[in-house]
Amino acid sequence: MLFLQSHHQPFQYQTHTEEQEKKQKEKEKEKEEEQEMREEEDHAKWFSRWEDQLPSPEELTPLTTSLITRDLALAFDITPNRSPPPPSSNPPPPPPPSSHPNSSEFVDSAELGSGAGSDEPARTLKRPRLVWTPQLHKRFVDAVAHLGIKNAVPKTIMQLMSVDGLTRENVASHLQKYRLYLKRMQGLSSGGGAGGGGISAADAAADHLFASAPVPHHFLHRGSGGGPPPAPAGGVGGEHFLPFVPVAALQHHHQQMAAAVAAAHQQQQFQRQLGHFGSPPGGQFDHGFLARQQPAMHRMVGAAMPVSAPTGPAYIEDLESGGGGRKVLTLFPTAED
DNA sequence: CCGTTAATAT
DNA sequence: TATATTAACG
Repeated sequence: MLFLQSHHQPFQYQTHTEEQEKKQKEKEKEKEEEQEMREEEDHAKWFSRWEDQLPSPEELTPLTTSLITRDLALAFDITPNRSPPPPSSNPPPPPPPSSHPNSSEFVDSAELGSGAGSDEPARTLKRPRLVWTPQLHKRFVDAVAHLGIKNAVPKTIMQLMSVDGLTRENVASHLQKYRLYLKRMQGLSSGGGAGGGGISAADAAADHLFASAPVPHHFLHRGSGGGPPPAPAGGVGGEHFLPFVPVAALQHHHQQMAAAVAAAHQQQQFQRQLGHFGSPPGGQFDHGFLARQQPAMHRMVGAAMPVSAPTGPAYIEDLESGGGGRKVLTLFPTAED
């Protein structure tokens, strides 16, 4: 859905055939959906007021020239995307943007200021529909995998993912679907293939998104019997143990992870600024969605920092301990699998 | 408030 | 139709 839904008035592409010169009865009041209107406005609002900036008719006449910034043009012409994440690797046709080295620096954050509450629009307004690209989903899965079913709850997952702009709701929703997917999977795989045959394959086909990411089979079932996770900590009296485990360090598996999570839980209140959507500074990420940088957790509570050098970006490389073991899950913007 | 689950919108 | 978002519930 684009910002400009051709809802009512503005421009409705009328497939008017000549013969049909339909006389439009404006008298007709189609108030089928009135309320939608205002909602629409809301939607558009958050993103930007580019509408306002629209070059006056005269200006835009010569569209041949590069009068308009590419961003703008892009917005107009292509406009297939909102802000989030266009799959960077999978789909070959990446946004054309970078044709000129010129690459103006202007971080598109220019502002929707348009006047009013420009301060922190993102916080209050509706954000664009989030699309779960395979990459994003991969991150999600990795997070869940590393968290273990126990801690795999929206908030935690979200935090671990460290994806800017991601809301708890987003994750929750996705998690919902994901769980369902897993369920189906295990159900089918064990139940016996009724019907026709292709099981996982078919499923995979159906839930293509999920299929794209390696589904750590382990947490297919598991409620509580295993008893993996008794407190690792050394006798700290109290609930939580390790204050903080640098993300860089939480490389392998659950236990440490749990600690990290616990720590995270403490200082959960991160900054949630979702700044530039249009142009990522690094250019690393296509649309700067996956960009969110690690909130430098500065002074964390506690003292003992077991491992050292937290400084780097958060990498989580994990070697699947399972049999073949040639799985390398990386949590960061590595290429992809 | 958080996590789930169901309903609704796009 | 599929998928994301929003509402309701415990």
